[in-house]
Amino acid sequence: MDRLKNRSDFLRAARGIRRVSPGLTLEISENPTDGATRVGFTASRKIGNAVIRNRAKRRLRAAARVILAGASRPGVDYVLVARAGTVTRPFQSLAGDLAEAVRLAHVKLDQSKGART
RNA sequence: UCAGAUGGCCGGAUGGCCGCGGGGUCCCGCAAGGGACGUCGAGGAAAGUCCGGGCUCCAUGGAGACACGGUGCCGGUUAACGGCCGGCGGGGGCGACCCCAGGGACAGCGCCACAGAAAUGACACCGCCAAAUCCUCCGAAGCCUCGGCGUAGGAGGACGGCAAGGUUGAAAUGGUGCGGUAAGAGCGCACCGCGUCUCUGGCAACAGAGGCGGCACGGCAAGCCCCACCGGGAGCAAGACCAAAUAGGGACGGCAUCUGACCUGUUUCCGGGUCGUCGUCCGGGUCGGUCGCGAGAGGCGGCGAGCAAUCGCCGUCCCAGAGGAAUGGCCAUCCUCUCAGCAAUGAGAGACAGAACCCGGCUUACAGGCCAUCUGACGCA
RNA sequence: GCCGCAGUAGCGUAGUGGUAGCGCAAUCCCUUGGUAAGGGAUAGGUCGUGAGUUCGAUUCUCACCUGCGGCA
Repeated sequence: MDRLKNRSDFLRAARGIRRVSPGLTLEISENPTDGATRVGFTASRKIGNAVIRNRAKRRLRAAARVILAGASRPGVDYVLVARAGTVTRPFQSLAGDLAEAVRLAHVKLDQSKGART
């Protein structure tokens, strides 16, 4: 699974579908690659200092490794944005937040595609 | 035992499962790449960017001057420093000890609000004062035209002497005491302070002693300034190398040169070249890649020199290094703290904070703890 | 990585070594039948924080905090 690095990729995901849960904010969008699944992680200065931001990204990475391995779709970018609760939330709840957000986002992605066609 | 002072150190520990980044070895593969094993993988401040260096590029003939910026008791230490160590002076504390931008105010300029007589040329206000002189008034004696005049004397004032006392203020022209005087005054004397000279101790800052002066010299330089010393600029996105696509440049060769344009052989004829196009190659340079990039003013231990900062020698170790960026997630046991509880125990929490070229300092943030030395008080012997 | 600027009343801003003003806003009064406008009066300031220099600091010096900006 590739990692998102460019600013333009993050901006495209931010314009896509967004689900907010206590542990994180999930943004997804279809990417122009042929079938690659990509993940990006973001933590803004609003979360805290550098230690807090790094820790939040690590927990999101750990959760993504557990959840996204079985639930992701090809050709979709997933951006996981850290929130204030990302660091303090128990890991099982954080993983549950991610799984639920991915499921709901997929549903909405299908609806928007169905409405377009 | 309690209360303190100083210096140094630590910055939770161990294990299991699943993962991440960089080297290494081996295996598979033509290669790209993939796999296995093993190893290393955040800090005392990695932070702020306040100083100093290394390194790299740019500039520069040498030296100096000016400007600007910085530093500022003395000595030492260092690659260097505005750091550190030791000492001196001043201030604080019963003490251990702590704090100080701590050169120059006769080089010059400037400022000192309000108050106060006066804030650096001021001898001026209130005030104090003997004699002499002058003026006004009173006036024994005396004179007289009985209204007055007027000596001695008295009162007041002027001139003069003085700066002790007074109030204000952050700061007031040395302080205290004795003598002295009309009143006073360093006017004289003693002690203290100040200035200056000599001697002694010290590398020096400075300290001590003695003599002299007779007080003259207010404060502010983190106001301008003067003096001494230091400083070329930029920063790893520095810089070096490799090097796509596209556009444009150059060289060589092939084709075309019908009509044209320009250059050229003096002109015409006849030629040559360029403008066209294709191929190969070259150079610059962008995206990108590689290096710079960690064996160092290095860590640890020992011995030695030095009061110390620090230095020398010997032994030993190799100790993060990247791509927008790895060092994590979960669990268990122990440790520390908080809360509840008589207790067993239960619940919760684990400070400040994340390398990005490197190093020496400074500053700032920080739960909790450890060690050493010293001081004061109390108690016991 | 390097380098600047700013912080003053609720808001926007002056200011300078000697107890900080101005405009808008706020409160009260007048004016009007009533409102607005207008007029008058009043209150409101740790001068970002902490040290230092000075008799005295919003001002000068140092350290820190916050915000904004510039260059590569």
